Amino acid sequence: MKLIASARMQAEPSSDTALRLEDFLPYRLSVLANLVSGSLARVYARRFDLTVPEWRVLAVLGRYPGISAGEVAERAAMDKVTVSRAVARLIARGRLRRGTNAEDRRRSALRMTAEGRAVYQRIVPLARAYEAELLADFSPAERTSLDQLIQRLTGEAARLREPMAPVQAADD
Amino acid sequence: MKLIASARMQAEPSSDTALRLEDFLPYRLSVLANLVSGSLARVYARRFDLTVPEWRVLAVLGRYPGISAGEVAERAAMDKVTVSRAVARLIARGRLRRGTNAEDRRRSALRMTAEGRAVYQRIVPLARAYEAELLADFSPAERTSLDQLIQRLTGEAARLREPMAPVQAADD
DNA sequence: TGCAATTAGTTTCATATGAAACTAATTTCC
DNA sequence: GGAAATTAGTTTCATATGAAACTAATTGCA
Repeated sequence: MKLIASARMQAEPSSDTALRLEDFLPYRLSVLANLVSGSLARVYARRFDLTVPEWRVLAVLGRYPGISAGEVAERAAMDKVTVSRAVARLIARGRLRRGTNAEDRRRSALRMTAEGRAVYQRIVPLARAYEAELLADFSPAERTSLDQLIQRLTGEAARLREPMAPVQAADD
Repeated sequence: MKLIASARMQAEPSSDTALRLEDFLPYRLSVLANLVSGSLARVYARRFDLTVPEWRVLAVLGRYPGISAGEVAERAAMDKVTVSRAVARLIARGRLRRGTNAEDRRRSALRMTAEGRAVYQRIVPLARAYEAELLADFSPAERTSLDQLIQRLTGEAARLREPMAPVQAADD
């Protein structure tokens, strides 16, 4: 049955065309990020009954108390729906308070309650410790290198996400 | 109102305790991976009506034709439920054929149909091109460095996922 | 042989996600 | 001032996810 194997034969993909998933950067990044997020979440999810979006909201508010839900979404690279729900849950558990922005009453002004801060202040050291363990074997030079590579890749990926800006004019 | 700010005051987290999310490795990896996955998926999702899990199943089968669903899950680091559904959808669209493993009739033997191979062979170059664009500005040395850093981080994260093997006994 | 334990894969169920529609407040512009 | 357009945030809805229960086949072992 095996005739002369021609390139035209639409056979099983041969090793020269087959893509090695385990070497493919998007796949590797995805696996790595999931592993890291998952193992970090283990540290706080059960102990504090906190989801990843909730932790991110707290993390942003720890640095920028009083900002609005929209600003949280922007700073945490989260969807506004996800933020809305995480905030609702955090408020329900007494970890956040929702004020109103005095200048623009559509906007919320989110702040942690004392209870929220207590949770936050217990998680931050755990998060730092996790990161430290992850990087324990990396030299300062390697950390700098990692830092720069991630930053550049993120910039590239952001550029590639937008379908190439039109060369002429015609904004749509 | 500002009394002597003591460390005991449970005030807004100050800059020394506050965690900078934008510098926090797990967060940065997650943002990067989502950006990359998202922008790559744009390339094939609409054009071929293919989800990320489906693409991964095809990618694995491109290299290992005839393996079972479980082996696909393992090689693609996917959940078996996700694989099961992706396979079902691929079969429904005529892109995959499900045979039975002769030695163990519980196992499937998955292969692309001619149509599946056609899709696969159109996506692979697009995927490679995307990766090439992402890495366009990186020197060979930088690529090697990136490669090794990802590999080491993945190894570390995998180790940290398992809660430290107990030293004594007394499991809880 | 034949029954218990294991394994491959699917289905169910409870929850997570995000696009689109919606509500409420604000700004623009006449 | 006030109607139209804009913006912040929520709700709805359709889909995605994965743990646990389930089904079907196989293997182990008496």
